[in-house]
Amino acid sequence: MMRINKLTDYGIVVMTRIADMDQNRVRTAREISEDTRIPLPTVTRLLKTLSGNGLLDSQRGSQGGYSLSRSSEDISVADIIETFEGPIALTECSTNTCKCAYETKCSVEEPWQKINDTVKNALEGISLNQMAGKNQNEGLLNLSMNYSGGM
Amino acid sequence: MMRINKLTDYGIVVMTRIADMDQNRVRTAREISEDTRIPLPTVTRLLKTLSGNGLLDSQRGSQGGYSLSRSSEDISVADIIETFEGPIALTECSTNTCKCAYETKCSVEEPWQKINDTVKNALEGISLNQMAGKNQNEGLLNLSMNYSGGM
DNA sequence: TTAAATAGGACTAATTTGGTCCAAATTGCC
DNA sequence: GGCAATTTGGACCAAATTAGTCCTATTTAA
Repeated sequence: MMRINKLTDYGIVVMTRIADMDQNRVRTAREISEDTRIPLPTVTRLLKTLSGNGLLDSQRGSQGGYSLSRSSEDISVADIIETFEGPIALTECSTNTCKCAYETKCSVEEPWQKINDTVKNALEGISLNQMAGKNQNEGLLNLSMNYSGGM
Repeated sequence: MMRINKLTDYGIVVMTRIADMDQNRVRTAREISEDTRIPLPTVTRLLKTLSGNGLLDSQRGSQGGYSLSRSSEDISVADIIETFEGPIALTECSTNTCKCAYETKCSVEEPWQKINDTVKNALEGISLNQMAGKNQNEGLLNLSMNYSGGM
């Protein structure tokens, strides 16, 4: 139903969890698994992906673990989604590498790009910081995500 | 990659095509299949779904076919998407029937709802009319989909 | 009555997604 | 130096979803 994948959703949960924790030490996959109750093998995989895409720093070996690579204010929901799903694109037409099979589709291309940009902007506007920490949750998302498209 | 289903995409193509055509007569599945080059069985199914959900009127029997149930200005992209995919929801948390398995997830619920509303608004703002007809394409989507979410 | 349509639903194949597991590399510590 | 705790990389399978096809019934105009 037009949703993001479960793993992506998990990925956001995991990132939120890490952002919530004491930033002065790294967290192991095991800890995060216990916290979130997501099975360890799955957490392991999530963390690998997140670190591979530069959203987390990793430290190997004993006493190793993961930590945010930058401030939670500088990580957007879009960053996380793109880590797991690639560029945000509702249809193939939204990418520049569109080779439409059906002529009609192409008349549809430009609108899709706009639609897509709107979605992307919305997601880029939400920082991890805003998702995390219940105390910070008042006034959260004062996005006033205005959509002034009356037409 | 966070995209809508192929059939939904096809559905939009088909609707756009019907909107483009002479509104004074109905169109058969066969015609539309030939126009769009989407295989007939698939087109058949698309049309059944669209008509079943009230976006198309159908007329059975010889000389029968499909036509828009209302003006193309009154049909939004969201209408079509929801016909094929149900309510627009990026995550399960976006629906009101969310029963989060992981505690953390719930702190994430409110942001998701906002994100989702934004996406939904964007899609509701695009009419079929705007997707169709290349001549109408200048100034198309003067949405100025402002996202004033600097935060 | 016949031909041309839609309506409804069952079914299969293909693709994607979710989840697990194993072996290798790295690091800290005794 | 060697051991234990971690991440890394990749292969792999199972489950779920999606795409696509087909068959039969119903309706309608000529």
